[in-house]
Amino acid sequence: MPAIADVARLAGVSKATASRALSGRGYVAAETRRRVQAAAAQIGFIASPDAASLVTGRTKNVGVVIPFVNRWFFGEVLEGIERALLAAGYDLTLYNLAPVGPERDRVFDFFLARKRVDAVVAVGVDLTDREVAVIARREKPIIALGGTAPGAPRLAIDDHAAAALATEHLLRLGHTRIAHLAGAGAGAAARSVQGQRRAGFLQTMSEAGLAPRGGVESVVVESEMSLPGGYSAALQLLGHPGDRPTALFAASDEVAFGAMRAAERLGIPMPSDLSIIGIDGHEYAELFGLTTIEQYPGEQGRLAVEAVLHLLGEGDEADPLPASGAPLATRLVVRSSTTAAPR
Amino acid sequence: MPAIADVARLAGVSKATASRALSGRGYVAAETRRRVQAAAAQIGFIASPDAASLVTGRTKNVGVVIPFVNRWFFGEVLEGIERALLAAGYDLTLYNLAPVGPERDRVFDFFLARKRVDAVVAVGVDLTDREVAVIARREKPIIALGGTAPGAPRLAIDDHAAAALATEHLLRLGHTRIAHLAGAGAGAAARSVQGQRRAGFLQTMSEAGLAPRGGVESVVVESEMSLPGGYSAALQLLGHPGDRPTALFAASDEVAFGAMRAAERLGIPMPSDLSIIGIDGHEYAELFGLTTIEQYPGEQGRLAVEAVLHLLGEGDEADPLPASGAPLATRLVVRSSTTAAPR
DNA sequence: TGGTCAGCCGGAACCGGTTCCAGACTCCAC
DNA sequence: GTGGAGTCTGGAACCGGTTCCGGCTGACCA
Repeated sequence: MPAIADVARLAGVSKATASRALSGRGYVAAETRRRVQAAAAQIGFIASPDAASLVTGRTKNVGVVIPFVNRWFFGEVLEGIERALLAAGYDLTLYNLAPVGPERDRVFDFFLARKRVDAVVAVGVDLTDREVAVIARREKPIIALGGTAPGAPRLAIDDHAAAALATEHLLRLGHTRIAHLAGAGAGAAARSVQGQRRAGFLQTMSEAGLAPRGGVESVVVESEMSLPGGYSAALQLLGHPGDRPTALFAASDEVAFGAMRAAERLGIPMPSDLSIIGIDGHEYAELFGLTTIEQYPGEQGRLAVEAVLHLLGEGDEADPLPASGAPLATRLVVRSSTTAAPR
Repeated sequence: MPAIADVARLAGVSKATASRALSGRGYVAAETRRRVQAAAAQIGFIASPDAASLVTGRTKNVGVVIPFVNRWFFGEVLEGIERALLAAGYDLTLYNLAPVGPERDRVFDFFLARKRVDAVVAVGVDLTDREVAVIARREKPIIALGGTAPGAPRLAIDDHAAAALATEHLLRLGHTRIAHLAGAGAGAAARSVQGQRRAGFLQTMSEAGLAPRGGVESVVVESEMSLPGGYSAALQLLGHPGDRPTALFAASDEVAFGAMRAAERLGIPMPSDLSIIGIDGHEYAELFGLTTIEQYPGEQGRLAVEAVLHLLGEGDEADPLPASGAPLATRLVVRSSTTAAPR
């Protein structure tokens, strides 16, 4: 493997000049630069990022911690992040993190504590103070996308508002018996995505004078944030023909798909007897006619990278942190899965 | 950030001894090792992998190139790979690669040509000779999972046999008018996954004396390997009530789901008038009652990592390359989407 | 008693870049 | 002519580890 010393020798200059010529930092005569570049190309020299990062402290590599790659939302985010990082010449090191477990500690205490990444993007995880501290001690910026990281910049949609919007859509259609398929843990973790969506739903219902009789349990069922999760939760919820809701607000489109499947199996005609709305704007939503609150995870990933690069001092220092503070975009898209309440 | 020199000073030994004590290579007295480890723990020393890899040439990092992360198969593979690498103390650098495009050259010529990864796992891509050469020149092993890489070890199911198995299942049920929803490009790239499945289907049909009248086009329709892809391909295929097939072999479960959706929309009763079989063993297959040829992508990812680690000389050198040569496991799982042909 | 050798440790070189610093040279202003 | 700023270059230090090599010790054996 050719090293920079070989390039320097071939071009008849010192290592220092060769380095300057190739990196573009410092004074180098145009003609010298040309000669060095030609020499590098001739022997196929490619700089070792390890050697460079050893002295500069920059690795040109960002870590992404993400709980799933196979849920639609997370997959899209990951693709968006990857595309943006690649374009900026950065590598992406993936840490696929089960929400809780021994591996999680290992990732933070071993993998992320080393100096292998310049920054961390945490997608859909709620980081503990300790975890944030591990990374902050290394003076590496963190960006939270979706989840939360105490003290770190956060990019997210307004989940509370999105849930309110979905609920209002059903209310406007005349529904009064509306149930919510909440993400698992929504009741426990108030600040989580699931918790916010649940809270947005409950508040909107109660503002409409539709506070649940018989407790919250009667209209909120928790489900895994997946299609099978939605399926079994919906089966449970719709199993009793007597007091069946006329509309369902699912915490994600995948949950909504599961609910649609369950309703189908139970022989409940849709949307005449049951309206369903989700959140996400899933790739399949159009095909299944699902009304949903769209969000744009690929774009969100891109924005997260933009923010990270900004914190790393790439690009124009003067620019403000992009999209800081303001919640990310959402949009209500009405399709055939929701209709006026039956009389 | 504490360096190893700080640890050495605190423990009252030389850098060399500190390094030996912490890495476990070479002679170090038990008592000395204990002292060094205590010193390291006390000041929170964590070795910089960059510095180590600079001299050892090993990065403890493997690159994964993968065309999608958001198709079920690929997501599962990625999770399997990540889990296994993490357990072995390796990092995973992700290169999400559009099947073709300028980014692809950039990944190979810039990112992978550097010395940042010890090995490459190529999932579901067909690498060109040139691309393999770029990596081989750096003496880094490549493992192909699913796709192909000329000259590199390959892990894959026998796609031809899997397709034959699926087709035979339909034949045994008495179907004679069977169509195949092939993956895009199946006709062009014979060695690709889609091509092999298509070939397995055609050969089995022809061996059963069911060579297509009116050309292959009459019974093979190409579709994107996704749910919407299967949907539109199936709409096209099932649109003419006259000569409609009684059974469909879809190149993947996601395609099959799309076809099921299309049949539903067209009002074709399933499975009485239309049997559908897929390939994959998708997470949702059970819920939708889809008969399929299961494969185990998570496990496949694990096996790929095992092979990579073997090539890198980790673990027992003596062991043979795991699962080399033999095709990976598949299994026919019969559910409600396939039934006897209507008379 | 002397020699061999395993165990243990430290000095120094080294990996492959980047950057500091000093020196040389040019150009221009005073 | 002198001074200074600006441009260009090379030597050497440096980043943070690993490893080679040689020296020292003590046990064991002839």
